[in-house]
Amino acid sequence: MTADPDGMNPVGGSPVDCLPAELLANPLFLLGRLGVAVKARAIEEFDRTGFGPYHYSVLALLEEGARETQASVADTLELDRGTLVGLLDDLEEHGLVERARDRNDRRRYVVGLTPAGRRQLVVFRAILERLEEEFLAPLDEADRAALLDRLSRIASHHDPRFSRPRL
Amino acid sequence: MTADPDGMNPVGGSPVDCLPAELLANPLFLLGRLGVAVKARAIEEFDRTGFGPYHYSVLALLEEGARETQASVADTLELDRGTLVGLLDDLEEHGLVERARDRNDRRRYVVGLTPAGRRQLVVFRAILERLEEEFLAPLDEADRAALLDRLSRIASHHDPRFSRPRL
DNA sequence: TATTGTTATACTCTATAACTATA
DNA sequence: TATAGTTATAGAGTATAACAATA
Repeated sequence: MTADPDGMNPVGGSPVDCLPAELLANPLFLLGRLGVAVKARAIEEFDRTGFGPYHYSVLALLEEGARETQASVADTLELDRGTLVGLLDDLEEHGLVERARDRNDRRRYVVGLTPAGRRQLVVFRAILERLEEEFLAPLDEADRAALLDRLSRIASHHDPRFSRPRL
Repeated sequence: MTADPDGMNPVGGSPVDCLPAELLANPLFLLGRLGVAVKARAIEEFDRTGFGPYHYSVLALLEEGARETQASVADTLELDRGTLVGLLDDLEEHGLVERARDRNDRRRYVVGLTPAGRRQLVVFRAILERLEEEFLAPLDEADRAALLDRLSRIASHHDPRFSRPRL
């Protein structure tokens, strides 16, 4: 199971089982690896609530801007409209959101948060805080702000919807 | 198609179609989003070569530490051993790597880079450089170093194999 | 019996596109 | 005809586990 059982590594060779320095020095490689890792961890954590990160993001969006139609929610979150149906079904089933027909256009549904939905949002936020503490443990507040700043600039450069509204 | 066709948004409401500020201020959310985005872009770019990012990482690993056995390559790269078989099949088929039986343990294969493999590595690196330029465009050199530093510290905190060997 | 490499299988996630009801 | 929501299908990517050869 050890990497060099017969001690035949070349003298001065790279540390056992370490990833290539070429990869470790590549910000894109780290970004990709860490990105999928956080996603996996988040799914894992949310799983115990019976929901997933997408359920949370839907609730978070609904809390900010009310009177959302399904299409706008899906587009904003870059979710497939078909996928969103399933998410809303889950949420509605647990009384966290409500769908109401739009009287002006009976094709549309107007989706809104319920009080239970707001309470669930608090639970989700607590999960995320714990997860952030775990994942960003080696970074102090200044580091986290610096990281967020760079990530935010990258994201908003490729997609204006990621621009943070100035306070 | 527009988000507010009837102009009924509350006064002072959040910008149209913008993601919730709660999400935009969350480093984990951005990390996850950007991470899957880079991965997707990388796959897309590598696709034109007939290979994928994993083929590249295998070649990069083989160039650094020679005489690798398949199990060690898979473990180091955190790849499924079954998946690695397919990757090596592809690479060997194009003459980029060679598999040779280990005489001391005939269950094992010793995998090594061929000259063609080294040349392909140059091509892959060029693709990655372009991709980094595109993806990290809004960041100057200092920003990129700062980003790499934080990502590197996070990664090595959770997995020692991500520690960069001191020069 | 345990391990290396291989192959086959199953499962998850997501993207595509057909379908309905309204407009 | 076009659009909102729904449903069903198919595909990629990945994980699980059975398998043959060797130790």
